[in-house]
Amino acid sequence: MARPREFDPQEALGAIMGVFWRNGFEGASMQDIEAATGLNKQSLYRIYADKRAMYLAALRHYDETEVARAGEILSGPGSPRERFRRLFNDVLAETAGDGPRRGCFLCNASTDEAQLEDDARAFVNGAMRRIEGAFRDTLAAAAPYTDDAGLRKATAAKLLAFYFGLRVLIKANMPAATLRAGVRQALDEIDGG
Amino acid sequence: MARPREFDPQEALGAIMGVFWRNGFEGASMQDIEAATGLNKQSLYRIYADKRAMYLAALRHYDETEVARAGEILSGPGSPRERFRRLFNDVLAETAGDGPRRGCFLCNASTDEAQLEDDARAFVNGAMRRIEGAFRDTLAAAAPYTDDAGLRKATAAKLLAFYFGLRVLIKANMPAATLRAGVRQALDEIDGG
DNA sequence: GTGATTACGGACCGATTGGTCAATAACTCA
DNA sequence: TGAGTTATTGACCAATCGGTCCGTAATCAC
Repeated sequence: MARPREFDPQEALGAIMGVFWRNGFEGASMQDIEAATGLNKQSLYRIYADKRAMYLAALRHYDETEVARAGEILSGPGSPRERFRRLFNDVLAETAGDGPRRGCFLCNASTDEAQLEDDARAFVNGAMRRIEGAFRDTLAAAAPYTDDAGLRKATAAKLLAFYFGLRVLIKANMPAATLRAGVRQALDEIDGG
Repeated sequence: MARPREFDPQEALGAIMGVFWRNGFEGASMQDIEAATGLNKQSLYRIYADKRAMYLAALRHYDETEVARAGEILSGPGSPRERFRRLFNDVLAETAGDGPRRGCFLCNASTDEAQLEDDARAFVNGAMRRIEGAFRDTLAAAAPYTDDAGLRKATAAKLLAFYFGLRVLIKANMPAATLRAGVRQALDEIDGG
């Protein structure tokens, strides 16, 4: 029909996610987004109604990439404890380099909540519940969790809090050694290694 | 000497803390701060060099009030488990009302980090380490932690992550019942009830 | 080719940002 | 009382904010 767009929208979305992830909603200016995507404002506004739509899309993209990645790790082979070990080690990997630690976009987003419409809040809450569900499913693979829904629920909730707290501590630059010790302790408490 | 100021700076600082706690650094405008304190910009700028100085002062105030309060709860009577139960119940109390959940200012601040100078980052990190220290001291009150520094350190790190994660989940509006179950589970794993 | 359609880029918009200035009001000390 | 000092106030500033408009370039169907 007409002139085709010269950039890959998916690639641009990845860049947008990076900006919001690092800087938050208010902290990310359209200038930042233009620079990160290499695109002009106008090209962005053709795809997204406004900045909030970009943020929401970035959240969705995070869910489809990073959260999905965690889901894949958890649905892999091995005992619950081994799967959680892989997940936590994956998270701890962020402490390796010297670069800035981004933490968890969902946690960051829940901080931005005040500025966001209900859509975003609901999405963050939903994503967290999905992670909680994945935790429960992972535990269900082994005794004593298989036959004790109450224990499964409580343990999943405890691990969920630990998971997000771990990501907060990583972002806050707590020493990796301390965090590794905490992870070891949390893993030891998962039954049926 | 001269005209005395008509407001209580400490009271104003409390209001400033509330604004930054709720809205973050970028999300809080000087207009918001003027409204919350009931003061004019100029009166504020006479006390603080700029917005960042206000934010840093708010963080310090949070440390001296809210964090100190947690410290007092932990240094109270009873076994480690009982003390942590009081702390976690205190945190869970935020889920009672229908109002907006503010979460933990330190967590929120670590999200704002990108926009903040090193001072603020260092302060947040320091405050978190002080909480970690309080956790270790609390555990040290009973066996097997008294005689096992390694276990004490690992358990404190685990509980620290759980603590901050709990506050994130509260802020993200996770159901109180789920969180209470997670807390119960975490408490059960503290030895020597 | 030509016409229709779409993407791109930069100039541009009003509103709001953090921050300043100068005039006025209120106080203390002598 | 009057001199000196400080608090308060609202007007004001340049810069930046998110968002829009429009002229130009590029690509299609025909």
